[in-house]
Amino acid sequence: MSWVEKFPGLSRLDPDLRRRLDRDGKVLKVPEGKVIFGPGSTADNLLLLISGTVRVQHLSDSGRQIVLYRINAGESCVMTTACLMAHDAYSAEGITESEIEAVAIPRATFDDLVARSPDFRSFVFEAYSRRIADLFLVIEEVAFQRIDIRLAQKLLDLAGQGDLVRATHQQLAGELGTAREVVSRQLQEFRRRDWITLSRGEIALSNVAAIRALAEA
Amino acid sequence: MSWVEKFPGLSRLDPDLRRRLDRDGKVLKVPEGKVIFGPGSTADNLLLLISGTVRVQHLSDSGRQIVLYRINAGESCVMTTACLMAHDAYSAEGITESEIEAVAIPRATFDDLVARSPDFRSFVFEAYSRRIADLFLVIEEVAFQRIDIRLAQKLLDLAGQGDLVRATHQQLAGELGTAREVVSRQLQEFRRRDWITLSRGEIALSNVAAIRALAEA
DNA sequence: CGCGGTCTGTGACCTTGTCACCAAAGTCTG
DNA sequence: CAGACTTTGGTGACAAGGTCACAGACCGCG
Repeated sequence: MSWVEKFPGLSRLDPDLRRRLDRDGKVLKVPEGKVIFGPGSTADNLLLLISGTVRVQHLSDSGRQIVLYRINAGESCVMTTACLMAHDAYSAEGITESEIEAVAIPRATFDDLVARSPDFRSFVFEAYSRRIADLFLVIEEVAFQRIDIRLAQKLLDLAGQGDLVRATHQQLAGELGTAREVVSRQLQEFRRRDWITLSRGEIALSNVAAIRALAEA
Repeated sequence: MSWVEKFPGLSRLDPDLRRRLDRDGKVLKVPEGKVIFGPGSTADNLLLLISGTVRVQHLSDSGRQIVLYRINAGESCVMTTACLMAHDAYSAEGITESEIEAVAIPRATFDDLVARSPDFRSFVFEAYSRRIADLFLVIEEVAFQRIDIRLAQKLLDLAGQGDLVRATHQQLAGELGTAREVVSRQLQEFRRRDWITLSRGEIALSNVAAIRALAEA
């Protein structure tokens, strides 16, 4: 089975074009914790993520950090391609959060497919619009949302189905674009209310309902 | 002379395609202060701005506001097209800051040109990348930059070549995504240092060098 | 002129970010 | 295992920024 099947947006492509993708795309594996693009590295390929996740974040001069969005399996990395194309001072970087499998599509193939396939065009433009919506959300949150609410949302997000979050306070601060001390203090406050229990490197959610109520306030 | 000449990115298009643009694109004028797209209005055309500027901003539930970017003459409005395509909860709006002249390109024509012209593709993707870079910048500023520095930058920006800014404190707050009181207080501080003089609805910059020094700190 | 709306100034208070420093928990090494 | 070092977390003091409440200044208009 070809990797093309893994991408819902590509499944309706013409068989001809799917073979083209299959032929020109190079599958590669990257271990966890690698910077796959960032300032200085000109991305010449479109990356499609088969498995794993990539965290896209921004580092400020002052050493603070904020997570902009994540690329999940089945998604693509269009932003970086386009962004590096025209603009130099682009200081976001993508880091693998687990081992990933990805396909690199050469620029020429990408361009050709955009020209020939309406479905591929939809795929690309939808990928863009999702990312842009993510960025709008980040702006809204950073500019207008209280930090306790954002932290509650992030804890629920990172806990997923379970009720355990494996992350240091520093990492949570990086997710939210704030300082470590702020996260520590908010977590203390949550603990004081018996919503969570804290231990080194992990946070157990003991009252998910209360956390959710705050997150949705 | 056709409006197509006004767009540097389109000037190298094949004569055939330029005629196509000329024929299908509808030129329209919109007066100042109109909402040309926003929540609820599905943009079915690609807008190209011949003259004037459009301010794209985001309104929060709490009534605060932030300016995301501006569309200037010769630029296009790709983001909104793509964004509305896939995502509903998109709460940015575009407002004309002066009377504008624009060309509306129907979706079908847009799609066809993307398919047929590499130059048009570059035009579109470059427009995207510029906007995305703008959004990255906004995030960086909102998350990590001090408000006095951002205000200094904005004053210089709005003053242009001259040394007079026509804007209320409320409008400046909207530009920066902060509260009116914060702007008022910072302006008082600038005045105390004899960098500016204040009067109702306008700010005269009397020490541009000092303001620039702060802006570049 | 008086009146209502808009714009600006300001104090009090709360939240968030910064700085400094310490303590506890892990890790490494001899 | 002891001791040194690193990472993580806790906390107080203070600065910066956001919220609330309210007052006074300015503007256009009848």
